[in-house]
Amino acid sequence: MRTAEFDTEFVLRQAMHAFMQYGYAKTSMQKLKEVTHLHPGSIYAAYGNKKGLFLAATEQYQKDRNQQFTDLFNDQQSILSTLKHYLTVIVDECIEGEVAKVCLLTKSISEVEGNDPQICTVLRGNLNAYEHALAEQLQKALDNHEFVSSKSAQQLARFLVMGIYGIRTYALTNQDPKSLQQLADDLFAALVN
Amino acid sequence: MRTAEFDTEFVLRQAMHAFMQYGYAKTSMQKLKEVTHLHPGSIYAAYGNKKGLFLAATEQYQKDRNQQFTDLFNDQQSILSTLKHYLTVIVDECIEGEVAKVCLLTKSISEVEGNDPQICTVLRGNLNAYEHALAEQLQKALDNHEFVSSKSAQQLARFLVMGIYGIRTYALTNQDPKSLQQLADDLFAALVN
DNA sequence: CCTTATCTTGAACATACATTCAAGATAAGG
DNA sequence: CCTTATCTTGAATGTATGTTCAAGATAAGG
Repeated sequence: MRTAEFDTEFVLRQAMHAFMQYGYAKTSMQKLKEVTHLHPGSIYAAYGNKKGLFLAATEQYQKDRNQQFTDLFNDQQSILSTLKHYLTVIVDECIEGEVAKVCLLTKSISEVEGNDPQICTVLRGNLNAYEHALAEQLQKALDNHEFVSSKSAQQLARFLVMGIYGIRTYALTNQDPKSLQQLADDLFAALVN
Repeated sequence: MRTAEFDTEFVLRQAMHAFMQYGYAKTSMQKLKEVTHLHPGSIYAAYGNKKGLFLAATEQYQKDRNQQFTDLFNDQQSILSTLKHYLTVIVDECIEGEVAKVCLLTKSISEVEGNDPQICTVLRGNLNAYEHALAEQLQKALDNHEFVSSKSAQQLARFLVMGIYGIRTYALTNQDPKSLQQLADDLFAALVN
């Protein structure tokens, strides 16, 4: 006869950022306790354990990314120009903040691959959905004759996500904005040629 | 008046593989003790601590990769055909074994970014050297008129490593050999066009 | 306003971890 | 062959971790 007091979205986004910064293993319950302003009992009551909280945070991340994606691609611009803009958004994400902002999904799957097949499966599903969403946009662009390609939308999407993963990883080795933007431009050019 | 008994290369390669599979944080000293067949005292005497062992393993990894790289590119083939072959070697690495084989350097830098600046700096240096080695080969290929490009060898190399990082990450989401090989082919085509 | 179900609190717990160290073993030098 | 420096051994240590739980607090229902 009492309702939970904490704001779920706040808690999950705070946890999300901690996991993004420190990784799954190195984000201690201590840290999660601090950033969520929750006591262990509340976390364990709501999410079962650290893994449960992580998976919930992952879900929130996916929701937020979907929202960003939909907002961008539902405007009135052409799909290709939106895609070009989307790539600059990603480049900006890579260099904003004192610590490079990475993708929670790729960072985590890289970390837990070989440790936790269950988490891996969830993350793989999320990333496949992301690739599929990009394939849909590319198919629409092809249908609209925005560009022509000898490749299928699926193949183009695969190449695109590869490039995005690559840019994000490259940003860990080189934070120069010009180099990153050039990569984004080269990737876009390779896609539509 | 007594020499160390263990084989340094064996120890470092064993440690290297453990770090590649489990990541830096989740590779316990217990595990390292087992795979190296060394007792804690010996490890700490030789490498100081876990981080020291990791950095030594990283160095060994870099050495082995350099050897592989030199062996491939010092044959009598054209640089471009060697590069194409090199990409298939990478694709094969991504799918060999029960657990996907990833690059120790990129996996680790992704994990420790935001945790350990010192390790990050070392890894960044190694990855920059890798990019530089590829740029050298591409410059040679340009000098030999193996292909022409509007881009500099440096820019091409940057695009290439981005693609390689991307393929390796993509392999974590999709282990289908055909998809990976197609990505490698598309990447090569984008490079020389 | 009292009851009760449920949430909150934070101390306590067991475990796993990285690291240390003193005793025992062994190869090189004389 | 003895000495000594150095390596090996593995138990021990302290700390940090994920998790539990019982007591206290509080909102909803009657």
